[in-house]
Amino acid sequence: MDNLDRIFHSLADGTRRAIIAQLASGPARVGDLAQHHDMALPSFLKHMRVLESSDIIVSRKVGRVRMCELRPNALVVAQNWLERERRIWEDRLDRLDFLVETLAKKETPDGTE
Amino acid sequence: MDNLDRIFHSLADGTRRAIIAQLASGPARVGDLAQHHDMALPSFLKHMRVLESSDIIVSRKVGRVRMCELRPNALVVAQNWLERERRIWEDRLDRLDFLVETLAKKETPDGTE
DNA sequence: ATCAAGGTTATCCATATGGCTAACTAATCA
DNA sequence: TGATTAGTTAGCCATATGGATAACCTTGAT
Repeated sequence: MDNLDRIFHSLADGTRRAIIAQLASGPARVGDLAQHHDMALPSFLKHMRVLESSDIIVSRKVGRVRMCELRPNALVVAQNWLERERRIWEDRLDRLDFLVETLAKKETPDGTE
Repeated sequence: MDNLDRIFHSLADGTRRAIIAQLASGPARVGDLAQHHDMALPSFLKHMRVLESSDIIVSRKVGRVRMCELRPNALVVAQNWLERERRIWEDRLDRLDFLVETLAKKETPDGTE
């Protein structure tokens, strides 16, 4: 699977977006994160693994506890893709506007608008 | 399904991102879009329907041809979500930096750094 | 040495996804 | 009126996803 595939797929789920939001305010333990989600721990851990596989979060084990942290770089990659496409679209609209304007001036070359 | 779920899910596939990229340069017919993708037309149409269901594209039929157009607003919604989370994360880091700086000054109150 | 806490692994299940082919409809063209 | 073009619908299939439970393994506390 493509890298962007994994990133966007991670984001396409409310539970995972909530985890990201939780981690945006600072690192946390798996258990603390899980408390806010109404599902069995193994199900929750699957979401964590999805987020890790797309490098949106990292985690390391400290004793029997696992600490998790956001790595916003993956989010930036996603933003960049969106920004690029949006810009192509908008530049095109700008050129269209310019074209329309130019044509309008040609139709009224005396400048009476 | 949530709205953001649908948008991000749409983006989580290379074929669909390619369609978005194609449409960023301007509206196009289904057939023209499909030509660049190595899959059967019905499979391709499924991707189009996914994109439409998340309001990333719109289409209307003109005669026997279907014209498709990008609607970048959905992309902006996605960008906004990403931007918000990233900002929360970065504001937090800034506050941490400030804290560290403040503590450092307290340790060297004579200003010798 | 035992027991509890905090995850983790292994399965299992229903539904969704992404691909296919075959058969169909509706608009143009000759 | 036919034949062709451009989609569309209806099914089929393999794999992925998101949920569950039960059993297990470490680590920390007593």
